[in-house]
Amino acid sequence: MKTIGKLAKELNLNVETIRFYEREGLIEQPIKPQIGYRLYDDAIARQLKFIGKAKALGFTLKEVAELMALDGECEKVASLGLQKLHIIQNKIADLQRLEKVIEEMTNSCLDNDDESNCPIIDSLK
Amino acid sequence: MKTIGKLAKELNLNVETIRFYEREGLIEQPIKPQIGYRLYDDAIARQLKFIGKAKALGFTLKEVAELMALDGECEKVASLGLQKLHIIQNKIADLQRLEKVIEEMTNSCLDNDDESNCPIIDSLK
DNA sequence: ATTGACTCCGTATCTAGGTACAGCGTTTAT
DNA sequence: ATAAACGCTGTACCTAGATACGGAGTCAAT
Repeated sequence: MKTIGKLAKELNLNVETIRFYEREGLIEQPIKPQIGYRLYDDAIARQLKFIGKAKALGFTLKEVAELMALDGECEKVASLGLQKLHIIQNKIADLQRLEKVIEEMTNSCLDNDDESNCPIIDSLK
Repeated sequence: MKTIGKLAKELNLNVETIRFYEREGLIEQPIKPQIGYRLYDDAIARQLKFIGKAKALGFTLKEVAELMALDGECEKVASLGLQKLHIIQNKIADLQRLEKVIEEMTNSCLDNDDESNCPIIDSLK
């Protein structure tokens, strides 16, 4: 059983972040036996690691909460995964379009001899 | 010369947004001759369109301000363009890594017969 | 016993890019 | 002439995901 400070250090989280997740309902408030200090067991540590990994995959905190609630319902989890996959794929497509435009603009800018007439600025005008 | 409401309608912007851009220094406050109403000419309308296009390319408002200040300095504009290009390319690469992970996880989830044991949840644990 | 480190709660602050509203004055249409 | 629609300023609010802080209580080490 660890106090919140120890747990935060161990997981490389801010104490306030742990309390924030608790307020947001992502983790339960642990028992507070002596004089009201939170005391954490490994189960909560695992939950916090879960949150970190899911966040790294691009899930919002709201979605992480949904995922945790869906433990044992594989189909629904997969459906959330597919949703997220589509969002990511759309984002990639958007960014690739953008990449092309900016690449072309920048190239025509670098080819440009007429200092005072910038193709990028012109194309935005 | 248009009032702010007319201009906003024409450009499909919120009145408050125009005033916000003014506060942020992206556009000048236009002359307010009679009784203090802003009156806009086409120059400001063009600036607002410029802002919209640059925003669509992923530039932040701060960067848009820089771009506008750099009119006539093509090299520096190109350098901002290249910076933005790198950021976009990195974002694409990140998202593609993510795409792969989520794709694999979701697939193994869809292949899964054991309803109560979800590969996605397990891999996050 | 005292001091520094830790915890508690509740609230405020931050970034980005706006959006909304209150309370007032003006303009326009009927 | 009157009411709706518009304009002004200044300030508050919104999302997301934290982070910080004030003021009070508690624990551990010297």
